[in-house]
Amino acid sequence: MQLSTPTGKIPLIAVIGATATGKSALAIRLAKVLGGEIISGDSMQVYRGMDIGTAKPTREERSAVPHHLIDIADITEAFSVADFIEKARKASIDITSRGNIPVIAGGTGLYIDMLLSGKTLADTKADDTLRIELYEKAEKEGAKALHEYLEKLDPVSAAAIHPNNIKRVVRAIEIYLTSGRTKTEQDQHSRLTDSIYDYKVIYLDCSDRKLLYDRINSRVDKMLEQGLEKEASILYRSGLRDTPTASQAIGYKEFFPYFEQDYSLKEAVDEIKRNTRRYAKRQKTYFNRIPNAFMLDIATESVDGIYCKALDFIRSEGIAKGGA
RNA sequence: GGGGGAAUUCCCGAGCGGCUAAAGGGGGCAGACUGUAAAUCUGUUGUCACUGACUUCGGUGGUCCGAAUCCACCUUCCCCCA
Repeated sequence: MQLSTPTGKIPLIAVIGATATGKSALAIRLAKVLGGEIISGDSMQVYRGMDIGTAKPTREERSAVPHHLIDIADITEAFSVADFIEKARKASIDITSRGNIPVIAGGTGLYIDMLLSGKTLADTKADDTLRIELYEKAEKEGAKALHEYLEKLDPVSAAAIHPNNIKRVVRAIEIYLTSGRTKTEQDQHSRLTDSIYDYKVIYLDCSDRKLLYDRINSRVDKMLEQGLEKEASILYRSGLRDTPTASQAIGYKEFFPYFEQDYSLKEAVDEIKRNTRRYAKRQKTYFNRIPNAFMLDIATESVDGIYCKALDFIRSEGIAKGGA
């Protein structure tokens, strides 16, 4: 049986929220009753071996409900939004063809935003050689000089990107130099495509910042008990430090100076907690812009209450197996 | 018991007579985000009736046109000699 919504689009549920808000658990519960399969919307859970630190769903959880986009890459591989969109799209089509509902669960705002909104990415991949050149230019002549260069090529992007944000300036220049089209033109073009999904978003928010931070802190402590240091150590020895994407993961990179005896274990742990807290704040900021999200507050609602409300919301919106 | 040093805004820490509501860092708060996104970057952080006014630099009292900065005493803390 082929599922579809009245609009003929692929039905999809997204459970979003900052780290440690319980979105994975909720997504699993919803998927179980609704007949869904989970697509991880997380930039770091794609990597094999990064289990404890990325709070990957357990084996039991994964056997209870099928999960996708987890453990699909080696830490040495680069992974980007483009990879995510392509794989998530494919997974969602597969899931639907099986008569199940795709449930996205994840905290990577950009990935989820790009997927849901249906923006297409032009064919301009990363050009490492060019990037190195541009970074060198920034190093030698300063970030402002690089920004001025972008200003000549694509004034609109230049105006939108802060000169200090070298990473973005480099990418904008790279787009123009490799494709002949400005980033501005490309962004406009990518907005033309309509989303292939009829999606409903459940946003797990936490109105009490202190509570969120407490949850984060204790979750990090729990990860430590589960052997995070050992996991990080193994990955470190297999070269995590020099990997293009995986090396950025919180919960691992903070151990590097400790392994190299530049600071204590306590400092490493404090860094992990701090980085996670800051990350959660950035996630909140990002999720705030996702339109039409059904917001549920973990500070004022019980886990079961949230589950019931989320379920009601989905049913009332007509996304459920057999509905259409 | 004697000698020396220090107390600064949420924290650490500069300042050492006017240019100082007070560098810098941390933390907090807010924001941006189209191929590195758990990344990268920005703004803000004494109070208010906020292009100006008011209250701050352990306490009290002085010196001075003017003090976080100088003096006296007090309180607390640190170090050295006993």
